[in-house]
Amino acid sequence: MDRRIRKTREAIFRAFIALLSKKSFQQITVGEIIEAADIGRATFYAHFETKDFLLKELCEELFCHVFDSIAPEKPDHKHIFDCDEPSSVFLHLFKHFQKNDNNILLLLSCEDNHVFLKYLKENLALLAQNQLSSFAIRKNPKLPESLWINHIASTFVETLKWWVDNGKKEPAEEITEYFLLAV
Amino acid sequence: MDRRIRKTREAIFRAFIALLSKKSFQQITVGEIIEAADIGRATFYAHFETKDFLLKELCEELFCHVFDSIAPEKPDHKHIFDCDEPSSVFLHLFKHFQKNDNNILLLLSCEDNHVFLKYLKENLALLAQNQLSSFAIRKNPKLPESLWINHIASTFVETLKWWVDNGKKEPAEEITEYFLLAV
DNA sequence: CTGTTTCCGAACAAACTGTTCAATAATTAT
DNA sequence: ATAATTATTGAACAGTTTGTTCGGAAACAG
Repeated sequence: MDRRIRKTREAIFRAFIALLSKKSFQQITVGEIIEAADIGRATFYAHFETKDFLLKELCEELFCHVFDSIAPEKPDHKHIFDCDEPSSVFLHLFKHFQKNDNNILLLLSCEDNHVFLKYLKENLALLAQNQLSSFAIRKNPKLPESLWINHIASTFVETLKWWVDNGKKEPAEEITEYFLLAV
Repeated sequence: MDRRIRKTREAIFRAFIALLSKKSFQQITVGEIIEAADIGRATFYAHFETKDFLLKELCEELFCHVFDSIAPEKPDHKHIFDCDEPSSVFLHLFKHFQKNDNNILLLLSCEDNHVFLKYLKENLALLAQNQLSSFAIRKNPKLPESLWINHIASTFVETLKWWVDNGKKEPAEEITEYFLLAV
């Protein structure tokens, strides 16, 4: 791929993330992103249709990184699904968030986090669906399955948010335990 | 209070709610609200500093209505707290949402619901805090209390959202049961 | 009846958005 | 190496939206 495309794209993402750490998504203007990324106005719009699409693609990029690492196809993480400890998938996720690769946690607690949360919950719901048939999450025969799946995903997000907002004091193992107790 | 103030304020709220049923908060412009409410531009800004403050005040107004009805001070609902059935407070809330007074549910599933959800969760957390000392919600000695409170509030919101998004097919009693099973 | 408050609506500056265009630079293919 | 393709630039542009201002009209309170 053209090096220019890659470089401007990264510059935009980097500038965008830096701005997100200072103000909310709403307050950020395209002009500020352009200035921070040090690119031309037309260049920005050549890469992203609008500011919303930029956020969308950033989320996709970040989640690709996190959830790919637990995908069954990925050979170097396959051991998770053969592991005896049923909670390990979620523990693995918490550990990923603990490392905070690419400032992914920035998007979790900012004011306009609904796009981010949408992606996170979608991916978690898929994960929970898979886990239902394995041993990591018990089935709940008394609740409609869609409600149950949604509840697992929501509880994970809320536990994660609580952990992050309180400074990530607890080790990932303890948070995983809390999550499994709550869900 | 001046009748004029009350009338324009109500006209703005009514227009705003009507617009919210058609498009997202972001997409709604002040100009549209003014036109729908049939008032002058300066009048709008005499009442609300910005569009965001309008949403904030609308939320406050709606929650005042719902949560006042279960406040301990209110005499006509005091029976709830003397009631034998411990789940009745939450059942009462679900019934309130089932009636959908003032289109309060509109704000629950729209795209920019985070302001609404913030208020809802805050009020629910206070409620859950009170319920901890009564019989409606069990304490959970294994989880930090703030996490537990947050989990109860989140689970209520998510159960409510699931119910509404699926067309409110189940009676309020059944949803209350689901909520208490999940939490 | 009188003084106060609110409403009106047009006009205004300022900011932001998304597009266009021609010149320039970097990359790829032959 | 050269030609063809593709990306970047930056200024200029029209179109929206925002929030303010102001004088006159209307409604209210005492």
